[in-house]
Amino acid sequence: MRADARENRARVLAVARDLFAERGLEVPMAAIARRAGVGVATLYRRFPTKESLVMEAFTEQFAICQGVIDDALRDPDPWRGLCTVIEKVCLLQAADRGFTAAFTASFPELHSEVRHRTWEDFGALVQRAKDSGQLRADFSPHDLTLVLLANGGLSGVPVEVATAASRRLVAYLLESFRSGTDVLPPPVPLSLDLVLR
Amino acid sequence: MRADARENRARVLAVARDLFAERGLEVPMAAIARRAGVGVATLYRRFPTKESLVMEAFTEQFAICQGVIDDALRDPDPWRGLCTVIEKVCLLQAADRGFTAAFTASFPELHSEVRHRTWEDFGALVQRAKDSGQLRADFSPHDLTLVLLANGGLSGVPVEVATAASRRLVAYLLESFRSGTDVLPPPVPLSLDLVLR
DNA sequence: TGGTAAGTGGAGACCCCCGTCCACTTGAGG
DNA sequence: CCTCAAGTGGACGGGGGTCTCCACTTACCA
Repeated sequence: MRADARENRARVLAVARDLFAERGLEVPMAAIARRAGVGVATLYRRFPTKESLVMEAFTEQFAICQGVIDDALRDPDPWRGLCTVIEKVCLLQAADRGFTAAFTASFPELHSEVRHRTWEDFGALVQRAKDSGQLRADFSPHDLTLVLLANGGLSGVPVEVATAASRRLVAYLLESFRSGTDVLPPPVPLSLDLVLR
Repeated sequence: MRADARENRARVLAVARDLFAERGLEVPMAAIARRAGVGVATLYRRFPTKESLVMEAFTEQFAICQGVIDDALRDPDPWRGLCTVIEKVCLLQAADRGFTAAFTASFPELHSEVRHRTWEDFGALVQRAKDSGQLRADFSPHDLTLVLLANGGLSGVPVEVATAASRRLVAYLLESFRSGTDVLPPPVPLSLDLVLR
């Protein structure tokens, strides 16, 4: 690949990440191209479809999520690990308007194994937090999906506001996850496939 | 107005409510017209703009919300009143995919006074619940907006799932609203104008 | 320094959506 | 029953989105 082409590709990707974060996935391809200082054709030569651009732009974020869970599994205090996971992922989500949509958009089975592993890791984290007695026993791993969906609802207000709101929402929820004693409605099996359309 | 015209108008409105609830506001006008068994022109004759149709289709729901708050203010137990408000409004929102968007869509100042009154009433309810000692002191009325935004994030999964998920989310949150003792991040002034674009 | 394949940009094909226009149809009063 | 204003449907204009095509330009290697 020629040097200028590589540079253009990188610039397109950076611009896409910025615009997706700022305005969500519905930003037009033409806007990305214009801001990156290239034509639409250049963009489509590197990313044959909008979906592929979205995917590429967000794989980094998804990797961070996996990393966050890995870190938490290494934390000797499973409750603190769980809190950190939820806090970090929610902040990531609140700071990036496209995150939820990119995650929700049915994306190829390419990542299906990764998702599976992440899910299992999170399940292990939940079990350990329960065993340590700090997480309420009726917490379900599906409640993570619940939190992510709810937190995703904050996208749509300006990013700084969404970030602050997310912090408060998560604080409220984590309090309930730890200390709740009331009987809850049953957990909802929010399988990812359900969320991914 | 001619009899057949009145009937067509009613059928369009009913269909619009159904489709908005089921698929959200992005359902095309043509789909509503087709399902109602009329042409597009008929639809536009009665509702000059899509926004006007949305407004008309949802005023009932908004009135129900106001009614829910009125009832709560008459409840001798302010805490129970507050819980009922949040539960009912959230269920309404979860059962109707268009609700959040209709509420969020900047709608005419026509309802601005209504919104103001609703907001004041809710503030009174919050104050009474705090005075009775059942609602945590650092609860902010803006937390209602927070709840509504979060709950709105559940739209996008099928309605029955969203309903169940909403119930569980609200249960988690209400527990924190009552019994929380941890120090929270500061409340976020989620003024309606901010949410409405 | 010139040849060439890789790279590029903009016009435009195609599609979907909102809202309008107009020739045709139909309900209801005299 | 007849008239005609009210009512109706479908074609169409305008705008905005994704993606393609093609004539032109440019980086790199000999």
